[in-house]
Amino acid sequence: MSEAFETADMRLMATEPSVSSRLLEMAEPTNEVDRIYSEIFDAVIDHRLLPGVKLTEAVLCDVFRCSRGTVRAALARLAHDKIVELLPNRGAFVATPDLKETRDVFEARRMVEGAILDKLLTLPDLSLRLLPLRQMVDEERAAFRRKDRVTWIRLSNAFHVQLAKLADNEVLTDLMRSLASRTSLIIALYDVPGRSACSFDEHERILASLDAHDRAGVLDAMNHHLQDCERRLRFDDDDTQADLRAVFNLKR
Amino acid sequence: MSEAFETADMRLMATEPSVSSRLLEMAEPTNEVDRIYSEIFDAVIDHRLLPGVKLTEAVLCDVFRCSRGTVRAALARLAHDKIVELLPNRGAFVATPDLKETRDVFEARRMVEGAILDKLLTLPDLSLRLLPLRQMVDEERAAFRRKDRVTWIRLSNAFHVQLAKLADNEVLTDLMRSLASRTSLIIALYDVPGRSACSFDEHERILASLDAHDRAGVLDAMNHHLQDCERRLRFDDDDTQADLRAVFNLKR
DNA sequence: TCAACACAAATTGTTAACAATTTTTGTACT
DNA sequence: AGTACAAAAATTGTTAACAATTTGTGTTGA
Repeated sequence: MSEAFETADMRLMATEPSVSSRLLEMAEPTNEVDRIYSEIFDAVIDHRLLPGVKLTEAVLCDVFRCSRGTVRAALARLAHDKIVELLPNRGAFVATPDLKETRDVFEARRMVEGAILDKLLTLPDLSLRLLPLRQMVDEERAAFRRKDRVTWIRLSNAFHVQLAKLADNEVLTDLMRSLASRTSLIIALYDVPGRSACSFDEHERILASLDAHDRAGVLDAMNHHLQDCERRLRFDDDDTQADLRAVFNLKR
Repeated sequence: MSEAFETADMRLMATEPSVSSRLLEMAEPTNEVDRIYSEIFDAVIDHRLLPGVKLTEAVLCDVFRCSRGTVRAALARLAHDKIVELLPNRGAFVATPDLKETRDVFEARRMVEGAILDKLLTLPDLSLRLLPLRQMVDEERAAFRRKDRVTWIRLSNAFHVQLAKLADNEVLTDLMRSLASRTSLIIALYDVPGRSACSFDEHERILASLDAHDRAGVLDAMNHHLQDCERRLRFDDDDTQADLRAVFNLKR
């Protein structure tokens, strides 16, 4: 479904040689397949690869200088965390989450991030541990001001993952990573680019309430942040077919 | 680590031709690789394949009548959800979660399952939807009485997954599946087989409190259930090397 | 008796080639 | 014109073979 997107030039994935792009991903890229996996993963959550784009194996082989077996394994893993869709005999596409999935992801985030905040409030030296997070928010704001959209998106996601990391629970961290990446896909699909209500302010409020040990305040801030994010989305049209028609001013 | 386990005869994985074994797994086994994946997955959480067992590619090819590429992809996915460990140039082993991972998994379960129960309490027609769960608990008890350990373990896990399914959120369901499978591995490693304190009673109490809309009661029942489960574990020795010595009555 | 070394067997990592399927293109027919 | 059918191109699914690494075994020497 939705092959309306053109098979974008994937050469751009090789750009941006992962300077600080290693904020949101997993362990060490020890294997070849891990490298490919991370590379594609980052490209998707950074919105350098948009939902619906076809990921042809041969092209990926060419881009990453590896054999098809390698990209195949990487694609399988990406499919397993719902970042790409794998259609039998048809190939791999960047996933296009629908309305139901969006609801599920955001509901899960409210549950999980609420629980995480609850635990953080019990931690000693919380203020101290919050410092790197504050710096991260500053970088967010800076990236937004200089209109560095990719960095901004990346940091917005990383904020939540770093927050989860403070809870010192690898299961929750991995989960948050997964939820953040899926959220990024959702935003790429349904967010109206005009009014992106500066998430860094909301992030800052979360940190402030957290620092003040204001339980009700933190939970409220997080819930509002997530609800705002979800409310910004627009699910107007059926699918991307409509976009194509709109481009050429055709009646439906 | 822990090659102390013998390379168990994996032929037994082909037995038990998945009659009702499809309780805990995912979508349709459309692909060949999905089939292998599910087969190994089920074998591990059913304790037919124990932690530490080496999963040699060639043997798996022989068992499942497929090529190495297929089992390779399946193993990669299993590694991705921490069911097997993939050591470079050494091969695949059934994972052996450690103490830290155990703590993380159980903590995550308390958080997530608590949130799930909270949502279930808001659902209409809750009593009606609970009926299949009651039946499942009955089957649990029956399996326990007739000493059908595999079915009992399977149903114990399936109970929690089915509970998550009631929340009508695929993200949470997948998460619960993952947590349950990892818990099964943990139990295989550290649970003392003697005193398995009949989880079906605790499951029943959860259902009863849920049916009565007793919020505090449900949360308490679930927390106790999980805590009991975690407390039953014994992390005496360093690793399985010790087991080997114990078997042959050797001083350390 | 034990350690170090070298060789052989087994296993994994990688690549290439072939078969099966789908998608596209071209042509004929109504 | 537009539809239906057929061949061709492109892409995926699968298998086999080769290279690299590790593991096990046996020998030598102190």
